[in-house]
Amino acid sequence: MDFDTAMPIYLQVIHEMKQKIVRGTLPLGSRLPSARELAVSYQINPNTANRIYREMEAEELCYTKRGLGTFVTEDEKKVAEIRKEMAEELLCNFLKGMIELGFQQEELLLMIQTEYNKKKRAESGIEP
Amino acid sequence: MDFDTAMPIYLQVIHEMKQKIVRGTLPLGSRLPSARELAVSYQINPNTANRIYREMEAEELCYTKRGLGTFVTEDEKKVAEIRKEMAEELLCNFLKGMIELGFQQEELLLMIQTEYNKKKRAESGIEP
Amino acid sequence: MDFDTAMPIYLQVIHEMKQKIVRGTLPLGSRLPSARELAVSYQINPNTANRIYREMEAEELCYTKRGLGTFVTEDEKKVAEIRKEMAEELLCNFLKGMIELGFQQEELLLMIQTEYNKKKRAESGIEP
Amino acid sequence: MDFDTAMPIYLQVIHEMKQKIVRGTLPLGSRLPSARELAVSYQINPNTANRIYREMEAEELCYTKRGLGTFVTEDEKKVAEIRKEMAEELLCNFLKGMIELGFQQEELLLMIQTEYNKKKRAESGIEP
DNA sequence: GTGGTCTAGACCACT
DNA sequence: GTGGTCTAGACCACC
Repeated sequence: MDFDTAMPIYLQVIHEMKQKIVRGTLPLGSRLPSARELAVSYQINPNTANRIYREMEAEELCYTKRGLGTFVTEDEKKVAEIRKEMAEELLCNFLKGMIELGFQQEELLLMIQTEYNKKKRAESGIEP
Repeated sequence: MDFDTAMPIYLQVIHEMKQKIVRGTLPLGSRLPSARELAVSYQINPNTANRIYREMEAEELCYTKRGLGTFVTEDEKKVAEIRKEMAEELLCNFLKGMIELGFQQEELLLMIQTEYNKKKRAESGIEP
Repeated sequence: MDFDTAMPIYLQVIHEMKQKIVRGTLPLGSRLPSARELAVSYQINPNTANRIYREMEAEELCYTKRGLGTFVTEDEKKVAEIRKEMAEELLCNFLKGMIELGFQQEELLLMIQTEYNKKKRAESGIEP
Repeated sequence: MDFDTAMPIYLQVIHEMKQKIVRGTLPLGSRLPSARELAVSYQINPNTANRIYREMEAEELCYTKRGLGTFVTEDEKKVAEIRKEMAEELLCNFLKGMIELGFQQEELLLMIQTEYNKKKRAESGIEP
């Protein structure tokens, strides 16, 4: 993994794991890699790996069983809530910014459509 | 200004000024407050105020006439370009995030519409 | 058992067994479940179950007859002593904390009364 | 300061600072020592000092102004809430334990009175 | 000066 | 094996 230098590593990893949990790639209740394994796979320091799990625990995205490991939360609602939160933040941030720049609803809808299709085409272009 | 968020103060101020320029609240060629005045009005450190103008000059958003003050650029194209850049970044960031969360185009369009109208109604509700 | 709190599991179990002994739920001299049984009933690791008995033996709360099993101590005084110890620790901890928070004697007595009655009512409410 | 080995250092310091905030020794909005100063005064590592402030921030007990330092929250309600929480936890923990040990309300009240007076006498005995 | 992040390596307790 | 804590020391951005 190559990290964006603008954002701290631990936040980037958290973001990635959040997505995996939200999308179900990491199922509810499944065991996460141990902090040490995480450190190896992302090429980061064990302390940083620890921090990642500590922060995720604080958000109740996972919990840890002493001596056994760290596990994805089993609370489906919590996960749905996180997903909603993430979406709302994206949406709000987008709309707020665009309105401040003076864009109208129609323009926005149009932009979304063109850009969305472009992105999708790019995706499928890579592996058609 | 939020002194406690992740975004540094000088970037927050720059962002705000960019918007004002793009929207025409600060017209092309108009005189900007002096760094000292900026520091007072935003309650920030004079060094920080200086930095703001330094960075904006580097982006060619404004220029300084020695002894006269700092002025908004007169280059209309430059401003239009900045506006486009800001919009694209917002759009990209939004779409990237939403797609990662598994949203489809239709959902996005719908969300935009409802949220946009909500925001507009809120605005007009405050000052009808 | 809470696998995720700060208190280690083996201490949680010991605490629970201590209470049962002190209250007479586990009478003096009665046979305790084998470590294996303990492990099954509490869903814990056999090593942890072993440790529990080791520690309780060290505190002279129980003793082991080889081949027969582990038994609650028959020393009444010992049990009374443990009870006193536990009570004192609770009391000390409570008072120390409350005084540090600036509470006065009268407040404490009042709080105890209201909360005690609430707890009792709750108990009897469940199984009247 | 001498640390209790049973509890992690950072929690002990947090506990102490919480008390100071709750009791008003550290007034609302006042500047806390910088992480580096804290590290020196408690003879701990700067990282540990950092962690202390990070955790306190997460509890909204303090906030930090970038480049300026860390400050006690100005939210009086928050502080009152924390105080109540701390008191309730102490009370609950005490009552729960005592009831499990089979104590009655009268006994508890009596114990509180005697022990409270003992503690107070001890205090005033030191500096009469 | 301030806090924030990261690395490296150690020790401990728990399962 | 697991996570939790702590130390030591470094670098960076911000004010």
